Amino acid sequence: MSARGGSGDEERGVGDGGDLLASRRENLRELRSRGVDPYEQSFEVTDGAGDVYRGVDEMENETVNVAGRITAVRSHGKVTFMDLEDLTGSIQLFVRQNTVGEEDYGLLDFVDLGDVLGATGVPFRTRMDEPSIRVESFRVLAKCLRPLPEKYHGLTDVDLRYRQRYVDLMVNRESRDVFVTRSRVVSSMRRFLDDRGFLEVETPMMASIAGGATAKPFVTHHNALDMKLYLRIATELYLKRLVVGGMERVYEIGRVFRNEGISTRHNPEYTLLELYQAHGDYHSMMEITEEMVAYIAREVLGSTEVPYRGDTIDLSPPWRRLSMIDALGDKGIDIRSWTDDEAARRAARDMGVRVEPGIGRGKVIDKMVEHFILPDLVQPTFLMDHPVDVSPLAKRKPEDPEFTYRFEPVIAGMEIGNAFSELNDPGEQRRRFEEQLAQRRRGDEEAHVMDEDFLTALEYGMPSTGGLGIGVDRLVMVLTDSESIRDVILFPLMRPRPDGTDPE
RNA sequence: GGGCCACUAGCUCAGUUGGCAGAGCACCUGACUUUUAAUCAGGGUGUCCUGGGUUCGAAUCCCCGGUGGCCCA
Repeated sequence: MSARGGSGDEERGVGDGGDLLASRRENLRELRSRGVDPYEQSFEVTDGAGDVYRGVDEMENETVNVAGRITAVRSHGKVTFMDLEDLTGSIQLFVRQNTVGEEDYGLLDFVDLGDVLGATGVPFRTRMDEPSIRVESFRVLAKCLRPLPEKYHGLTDVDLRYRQRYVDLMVNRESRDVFVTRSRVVSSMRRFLDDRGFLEVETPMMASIAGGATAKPFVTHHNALDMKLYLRIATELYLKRLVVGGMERVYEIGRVFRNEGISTRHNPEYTLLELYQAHGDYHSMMEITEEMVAYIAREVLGSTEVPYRGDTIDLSPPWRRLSMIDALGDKGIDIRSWTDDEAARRAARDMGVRVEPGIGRGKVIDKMVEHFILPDLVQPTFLMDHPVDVSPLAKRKPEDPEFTYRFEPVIAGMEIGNAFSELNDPGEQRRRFEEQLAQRRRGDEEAHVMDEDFLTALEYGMPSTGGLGIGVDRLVMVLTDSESIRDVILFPLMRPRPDGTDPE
């Protein structure tokens, strides 16, 4: 009886195979009826499958224990070849009836593709020179009750790959490699910062004010305090409080949450590195950015030249410095000729850039850069000197007070971060917040909110400080040649399945 | 939010002009003691995304809806 035609309460997903499920359950029963526990307590692993594969010629007199998933079976009657795969790689198992005995050999009839096996044996090379293990005994460590995706093409349906990441990881080695790389990138990032005297800290994820960025927050509720709370959109304002408190070099790597649309470059929750360095400025942040990214690339990938979607990106410092005004000027756009907000909006519309009515000159400049400049910046570039009205937390340039000491590192046309010389004048910070509130009243839901406690902190005196944020997901995209942010997030946000049978 | 595209077996995909639902892998039965996308002989396992409509007849044409992708905003 098929699962679909049967009780109807089977979860849908990869491996919902009707009779394929029944056959695997039957094999489970057969194993149990022969006294085999297919869910063993533990298994002592001595070597990785890939390590045995690579070291086979030095291990020919050893007995090894390997454990992993069976990805292929080639049965030849009284001898059977199987491929066993773990995180280190894969190795061929050579099982002969004469060696393991008739009874155990018979158990192979009830071993399915995808089962987790533990095998004990001696490494050797077959006649075809294939590194293998001559199996002396094996145990079923976990039964796989669902059929695996096809061995050659793997699982390519992106929807299923994201929803059932465990299957994706099982059958698509490239996917596994991406997440191994991601893990190494983050630990390399920590190493780089720790070596430079930065302290890693943790600040609230939930607070009554979501500040530090212009974005819409998620809202939640604390029952005992009967209090509205927001999920953080940045760590900035807390980290700067710590600088005020004398923690001169701090960083946090953590999730932030922005209640926005989803795209190949946006996931509602993503991982952000923010760091603050007292007595620094945006120049020192540029240096730390290019050095850190190059360090990570060298450490994790062994090179500062990385392929990305057909281009080769050279991450070695120094990166190009490009001011927004110059960038637009190179395209024949003279922002100095825009005498007021209306002139700016008109100029944008004349060039085919749609801008909402009422937005200011600074936002228009931001939009124009995004539209005309960003896509062309494949090689690492610091796009710098943003308009003050889109940079409420950055210090003004004294010689050009409509602009700020701010930059965004851009790679492959993507903003991978945001940094500035932090505004530390509490009076001006208050005026900036008030301007943001005015924008909010005009309908901009993303405008910054007032944070009185942060202003109080600044009144105690914050030294000049350089601050930097790096979108870890986007950096990982660049370092793994990934086209979509969802390819570097293990469990990206998905709509629930309409029929309520989401396999998660 | 708008436009375009996709959704068919467990997986990867064909399916012509509207005329009996297909292939490879997986799976099942059998053979095989050095194979490796093993091979050989046999077997099709299906809510053609859901629901309507047109039609003698719909995977195919039309409409509502769902999920995903790409582009634009």
